[in-house]
Order: sequence, then structure tokens, then C-alpha cells
Amino acid sequence: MPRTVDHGQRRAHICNALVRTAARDGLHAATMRSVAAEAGVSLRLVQYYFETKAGLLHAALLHLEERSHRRWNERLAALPSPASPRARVHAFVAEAIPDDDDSRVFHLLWTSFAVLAMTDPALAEQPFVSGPERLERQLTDLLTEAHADGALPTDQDPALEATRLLAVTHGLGTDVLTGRLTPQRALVVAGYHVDRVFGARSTTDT
Amino acid sequence: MPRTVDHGQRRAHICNALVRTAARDGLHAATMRSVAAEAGVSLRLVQYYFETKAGLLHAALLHLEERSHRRWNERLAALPSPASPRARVHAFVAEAIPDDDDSRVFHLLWTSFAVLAMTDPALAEQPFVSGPERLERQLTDLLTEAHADGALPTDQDPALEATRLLAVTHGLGTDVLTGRLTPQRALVVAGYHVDRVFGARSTTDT
DNA sequence: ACCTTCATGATACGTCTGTATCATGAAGGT
DNA sequence: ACCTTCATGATACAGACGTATCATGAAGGT
Repeated sequence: MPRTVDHGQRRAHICNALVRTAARDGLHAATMRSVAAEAGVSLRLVQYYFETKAGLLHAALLHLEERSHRRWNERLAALPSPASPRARVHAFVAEAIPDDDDSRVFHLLWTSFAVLAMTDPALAEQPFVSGPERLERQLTDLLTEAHADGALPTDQDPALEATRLLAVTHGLGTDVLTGRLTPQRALVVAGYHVDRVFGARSTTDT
Repeated sequence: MPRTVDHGQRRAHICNALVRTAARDGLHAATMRSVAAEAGVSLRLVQYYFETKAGLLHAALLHLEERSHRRWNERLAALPSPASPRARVHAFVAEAIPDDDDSRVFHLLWTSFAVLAMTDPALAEQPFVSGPERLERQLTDLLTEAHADGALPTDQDPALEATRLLAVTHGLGTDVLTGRLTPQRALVVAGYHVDRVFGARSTTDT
């Protein structure tokens, strides 16, 4: 066999180029050629590794989801070892608010894809349901655990609270990205929300 | 002077065509030609009434915002005459959830524009700040009023609550449009949220 | 040494887009 | 009656886009 390069690595490199381009100029500006230029490769190579543009977008979406998943787990791991459910929930909302460049890019891209998926059912139906749903399940488990610990008032419904948490953080993220809210303000609101879900304040924040 | 048609009416007609097209196939599919076809006019006319495509988008955005504003006021007026603050807040969230075709279109378009505005600061900066901000002010006033009435627990901050309401409804709307939530489920979560903001249940829903 | 297969470059094609240009009805002021 | 101005149609143009085609290095199996 002739020389063989690491396709996975190459694909990741191009996906990152897509992400950078789209973060700068919007997903609509992420063309085959602009992505190739950003990645420093020829147009042909983008075609080679992802047959079609749909394939490229699909791969980029998966790439994005995996990246966010890793980020969220790293953030959890960085917490002081026996972290309370409340602290972990707070870590979640803090991670979800676009305050640094990376999370800003993630939120922008994810929302861009979500908007596309609203009218194009063929576009990667999977990540838009399974991705957030896994998060939602994690949160539900977390809140159920908090129930058992007595950290969460018993009249709060874990499943509803998880959905609500996802909704409020996503909404705040969009407000930040459209410039309606500063990241700081969004964090305040998110913290306020966590305070309302759990009872009175008692924990440190991260 | 020669024959003169009602420009405003004509522009509204074309804007509606844009909205229909974009609602069906996504905002990226709303080209000058497709909008002209949908409106049943020639390409030239779209150019004539809106010099450029940016002009068309700008006008459509304003058109959209005005339409939503009217809808929201009609919904308020339809409430039994001395509506409690809680009922009015509930009416707001019910209106914001995309459960019928019209609100679905509105949410989709608004989010599409919002995504564009995230990377294109020139795109109608106004409506994305002033529009929601007016809503937020209305909600804040409503909640402050509820404070005075004793309908809202005194430890709830009206401004924070208003921001949170906007965020949660917008987040839920996106979840509905991506198919992650049914409108019914989103309404349940929204009602749950209103229940948590105000104290125990006591009012009818609309 | 050669041949097969992988990897990459250069370039061409057809389509769609936004915008510009030229032309021409239609109607009121004078 | 005529001329000016509004309104609209037909069409052309240059560029960008996704995709396809052809060609050619590069390297390991035999």
C-alpha cells in the first residue's frame, strides 16, 4: 500500500478550519473553498475527505458535539473532588454561557446548525436530539441525586428542572451573542436561576 | 404625476413573501428571485422597492417585529378585562411558544436573523436590542406591579425575572423548532416556570 | 523493477446569486 | 397634445458556489 495519512486527524483539521471560518464570518460563509483556504489545503482535499458539502457539515457538527462534551466533562473534573450537586449544576450553567472565545464559538455554531435543522430535516437529525437529550438526562440524574441528598426541595421536578435549565442557559447564550446581555450579566441571571432551583444560597461558586 | 401605487402595501406584500419563503425553506433560501416568485412579481420589482438585498432583509426584520408586537398586544387585549399580572405573564409565555403556524414562523425567522446578526454587526442592530428590550421592560413593569399587588413574592427581582422569562421562553421555542420538545411539553415547562416565579397556583390559564 | 492503490493538484462546467442596464407602458400636470 | 415622472418588464453580467474530471506524484507489495 502507498503512503497513508491519518484520515481522522486530517478530517479534524479541516473541521476545525470550518469552525474557525464559521465563527468569524457566519456559517453561511463557510464554503468549500473558504474552508480549504482556512485549513491551508486545496479545494480538492476538502472534497476528498468529505465527499460533499453536506458531508462536511455533518462531520463538523459531530466534531463540535464531541468537543463540547469533552469540555463539559473537563469542567466537571476540575471541580473540588466531592462536588455538591448544586456546584455541578452551577458548573454546567457557567460552562454554557458564552464567556470565553471557545464557548462563544460553540454556541454560535450550534445555534447556526440548529436554525438550519429547523427547515432541513435531513441535516443531522441525530445530534440535535441525542446531544442535548444526553445532557438533559445527566442534569435530571444530578437533580434526582440532589433530591435524595435533601439539597433540592422536594417539590421541584427533576425532569422539568433539567429542561428548564437547558432552555434558560440556551436563551441566555443567544442574548449574549446578539449583544443584548453581557456575559457577566448572563452569569448573574444564571446564578439567580440556580439559586431559585435550589433553596437559599449556601455553596461556593466556580 | 403618473399613477402611484401604495408603496407601503407593496413592500408589506413582498416582505410577507420573504417570510413565507424563509419559513418553508430557511432564510438562506430566500433569494431575490425566490421572493419575487413567491410574491408573484418580477425580480425587478423586488429590486425597485428594496434597492438591495440587505434592504430587503432589513425591512423584513422590521416587518416581523411589528407583526409580533401586534400579535402580543392582541393576545393581551383578548384577556378578561382585569387580568392579573400572573395571567398576563402566562399569556406572554404562551404566545412565545411556537404552537401555531404563525408563531412557529416568527420564532424561526427571528432566530435565523439573530444568528446572522451574531457575525454581521451591520445587520439591523436595532431590532435585536430594542425589540426584546421593550418586551423585557414591559415584563419588568408587569412584575413590579405584581410586587405591589402582593401577587409576587417580594424576594423575586423583577428585572432578573424578566430576563429569565425571556431566556426560558426563547430557549423552549428553539427546542420546539428543532423537534426536541413538543409544543405541549414546552407549554408545561413554561407554565411550571411561571408557577415557580409566582407562588402557588391560583389563576386560570389561557 | 513494476504495478496497484492512495493522495493530491489543476482546472473546467453548469447553475445560481446579486446587481446593473435598457426599454417601455401608464398617467397626471401644463 | 405633450412631456415628465412613476412603475415595471426583459435581459445581461460578473462572480461565487458545489461538483466533476483529468492528471500525476508517492509508496508499499510482489
